[in-house]
Amino acid sequence: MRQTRYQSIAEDLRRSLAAGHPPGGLLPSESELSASHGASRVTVRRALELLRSEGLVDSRQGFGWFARTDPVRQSLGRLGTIEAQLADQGRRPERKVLDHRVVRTPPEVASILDSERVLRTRRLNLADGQPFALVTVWCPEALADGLTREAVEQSSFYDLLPLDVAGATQTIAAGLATDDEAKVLGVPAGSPVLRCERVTRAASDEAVLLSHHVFPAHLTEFVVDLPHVAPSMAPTGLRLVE
Amino acid sequence: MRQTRYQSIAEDLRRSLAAGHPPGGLLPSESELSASHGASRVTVRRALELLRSEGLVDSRQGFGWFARTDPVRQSLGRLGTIEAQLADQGRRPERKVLDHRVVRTPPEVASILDSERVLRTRRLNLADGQPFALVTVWCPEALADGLTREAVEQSSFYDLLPLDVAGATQTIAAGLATDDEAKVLGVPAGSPVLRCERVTRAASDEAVLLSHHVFPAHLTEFVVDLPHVAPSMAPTGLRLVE
DNA sequence: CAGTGGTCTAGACCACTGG
DNA sequence: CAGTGGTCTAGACCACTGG
Repeated sequence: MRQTRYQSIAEDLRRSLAAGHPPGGLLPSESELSASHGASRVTVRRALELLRSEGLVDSRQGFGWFARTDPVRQSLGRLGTIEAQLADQGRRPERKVLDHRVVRTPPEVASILDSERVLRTRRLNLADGQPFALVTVWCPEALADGLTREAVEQSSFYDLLPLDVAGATQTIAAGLATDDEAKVLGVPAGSPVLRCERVTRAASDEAVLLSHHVFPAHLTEFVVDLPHVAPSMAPTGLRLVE
Repeated sequence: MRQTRYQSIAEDLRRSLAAGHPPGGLLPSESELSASHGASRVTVRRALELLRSEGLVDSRQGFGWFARTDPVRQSLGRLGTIEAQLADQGRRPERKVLDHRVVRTPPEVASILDSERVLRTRRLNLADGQPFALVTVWCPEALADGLTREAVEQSSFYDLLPLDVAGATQTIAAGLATDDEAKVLGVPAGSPVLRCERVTRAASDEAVLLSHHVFPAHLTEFVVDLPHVAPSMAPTGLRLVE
């Protein structure tokens, strides 16, 4: 997709922010940005709104736009991928494939992925050699062409799929490690774990991946940012099951 | 805050969508909406973009805007509050206040709420008499004026606070129920639980509430929607702790 | 092809901040 | 007060969908 005017202005501003240009300080006014970028004020605003949605800047009417330094937002938008977090801590990420084969689609997977046969990969994620996640991924056979055992050990599924992934829905629950899970994760059997089920969609909204993730509770937590919240007796996103 | 043009158009459209007017079908074109609402196309678009961000509608270039019926999004945007879910199931929500008093701010709370003294409320949430959440809420004394024991048993904190809440950040982890928690929740001691810590912010971005929530694992799960995902070896929002 | 949404412009009025 | 962001208008051109 061709870059639009407001996207390239947003990129310019992102770079200038990353360079620490106004460290927690004011940005040029919309009129000035409009003049300096040779774009209308509306287009400049659109770029700024984009950066606001990314948590990079914020504004106050009658005052101006300023760079965000708020640690609260920092944790989520800036949280980034696990790889980025590990890199920040100087730790080494590693993937170990435990199983990798095409199988007939099990019924519980068939309700989500539209394919008779699926590639099923079981993989262990480690940080400095310590396992922190046991992952099972199901992928429709039609999309599994480049997904060799070596490829999925090196790269993420998202990078290997022959299409762009758009969004995902993940369910987060608590449970106890099974004997099998405990063994590969190196924790006592019956330890508490976080369980995540994720459905990944393509731009067409079709489900292209299903994955299950098991995390030792003492090593992991999820962080969710909610730009808007509604009055309720329980946190946003909670669902009662059964 | 006065209602803006695009907000009132969005409300009109929301009502018309709720009435099932175009059931999964096309909305009038932007030009038609512009004419029928007596607003410029830009303003109509702004209303539509708002609804899109709420997951109610979507668009395809050259085709039009249409109501979303996608079950995937259904689960999250449509998930709504716990109260709405319980009402859908014909179950009765109930709050029971276990403790309610002003205390000196504990250090771990002081790092988040800027107040010397805080109102601390311990509350049990039930569905048809069955407990599904044990909640502790801390609120700065300056904001606790209308928060009587009776009020917090009837209403949510968000409805009682003398200001508008903007967003929140929640952390989701797994653990085991303590003896005390197990007793009030009516589960065996050492059962797996979900633990949620939530920091609620006002429009000014100031933290106005801190809350801890404990949920029996067999009754509850969290659902998170991610409109965009990045390639990674672990799900979005996961953080390694310690 | 006519009609749609996606982007963009040059203007306008307003409420609000700070001095 | 002059300057700021928030909202809104009436136009324009384009890429795209469907028939």
